[in-house]
Amino acid sequence: MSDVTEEISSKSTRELILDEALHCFADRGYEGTSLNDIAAGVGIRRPSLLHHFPSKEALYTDVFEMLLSEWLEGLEVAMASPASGWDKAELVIRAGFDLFARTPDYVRIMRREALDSGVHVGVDLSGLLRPLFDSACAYFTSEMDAGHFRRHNSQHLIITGYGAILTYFSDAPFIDELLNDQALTPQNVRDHCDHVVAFFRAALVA
Amino acid sequence: MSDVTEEISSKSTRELILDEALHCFADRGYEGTSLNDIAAGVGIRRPSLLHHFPSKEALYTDVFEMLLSEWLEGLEVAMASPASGWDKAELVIRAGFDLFARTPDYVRIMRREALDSGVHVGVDLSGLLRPLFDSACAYFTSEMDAGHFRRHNSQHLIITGYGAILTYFSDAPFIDELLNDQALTPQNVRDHCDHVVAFFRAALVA
DNA sequence: AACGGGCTACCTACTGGTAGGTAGGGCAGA
DNA sequence: TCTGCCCTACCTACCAGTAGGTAGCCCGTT
Repeated sequence: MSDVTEEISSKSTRELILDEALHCFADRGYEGTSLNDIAAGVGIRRPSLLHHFPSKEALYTDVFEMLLSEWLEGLEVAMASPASGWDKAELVIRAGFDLFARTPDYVRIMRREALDSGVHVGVDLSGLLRPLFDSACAYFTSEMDAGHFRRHNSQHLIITGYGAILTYFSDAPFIDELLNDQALTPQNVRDHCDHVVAFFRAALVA
Repeated sequence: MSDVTEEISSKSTRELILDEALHCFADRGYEGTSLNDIAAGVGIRRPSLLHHFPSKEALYTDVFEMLLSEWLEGLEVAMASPASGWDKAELVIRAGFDLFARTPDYVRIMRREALDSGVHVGVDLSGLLRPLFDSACAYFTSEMDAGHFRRHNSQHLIITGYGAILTYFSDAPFIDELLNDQALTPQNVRDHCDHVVAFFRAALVA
């Protein structure tokens, strides 16, 4: 309703604030970001920003909920696929890469949240992700029982995969310097995705 | 000399400050930690802390240099081993786990530094780690050429391993909640280490 | 043995600056 | 005229860092 006029000229101020906040929080963390930084990025003053969000914490929570809904949707779609065996695992890995490559700022916020044990966000993070984690565990375990995958501990396996995939995006600036190249070019992301897929396939499929 | 009397009663104030700073920076990050927090943890006032270190940044740099010297020493020793083939890879992985399990606070500081692209530390981080990275790459490549390891891209392989191992420690509080268990008990660390070793072995050794 | 300078380690009290948040006014569009 | 958006001006709380002073120890001199 009120957005109609603003959507004609691209995005509403509220959306611009959310976008800028996402980028700042990912870049410098919660404490490292000031509301002045965000407001300046949008081109307004801090009190004007606080007209749209009641507090810094509320703004952060809204950003984090965008992240969660995007991720949960993306991963649930991939995990609901009717594929089976290795095909399904590969599908989920590639879906994860697509998701993270599309929104690398989300990955860095999630990493910061994991480091800070979720003190900034009023959401039960692990409570939301546990169902996904548990169903992924059940999938791998059943495929191992059926002899389709080499036997590993499913929980540790998923944690290993989580770390291997997320790190490439969260630590991209650091990896840039190790590789002497931009880690997040489309080509390099595709290469690393192919590598992870081949590596996990080699480890899992006898 | 002047320390003699203090060393009788355990550690010098300077060391107590470094220990507390390490813990605070790991727990809440550079911006999230105030000098008051650290001083209070030691049981002195902020100006007294600043008697031992000229600034917050200098204190952080000292903490980070403790980290670097510990890691570089530990990893160089493992990588200089005369073992070869899979034995050497396993040895380095287990050395990494030992190192990180002994100093989980270091892992979290390193992760934060990777996320912030090293803005807090006046050290050329990647310049120091590049030689280790390159020599690890060269090792894997030569072993693949010799047919001892399945063929993978060595650079991507090491980044995958780095992510898989580090994440278990840096995201421990988050993993606690996924597993409904303490990730960093000696037994769980050993289990995860065994898993990673077995997983990489399955992927690499034909 | 007694004195006194100089040192370390710590304190309280303060500075300039910046953080998040609020109050209230101007003003354009419905 | 009313509502929504943005502004300036202000608040309190906290930050890193400084100024200045005190207690106690070491050590050379007398």
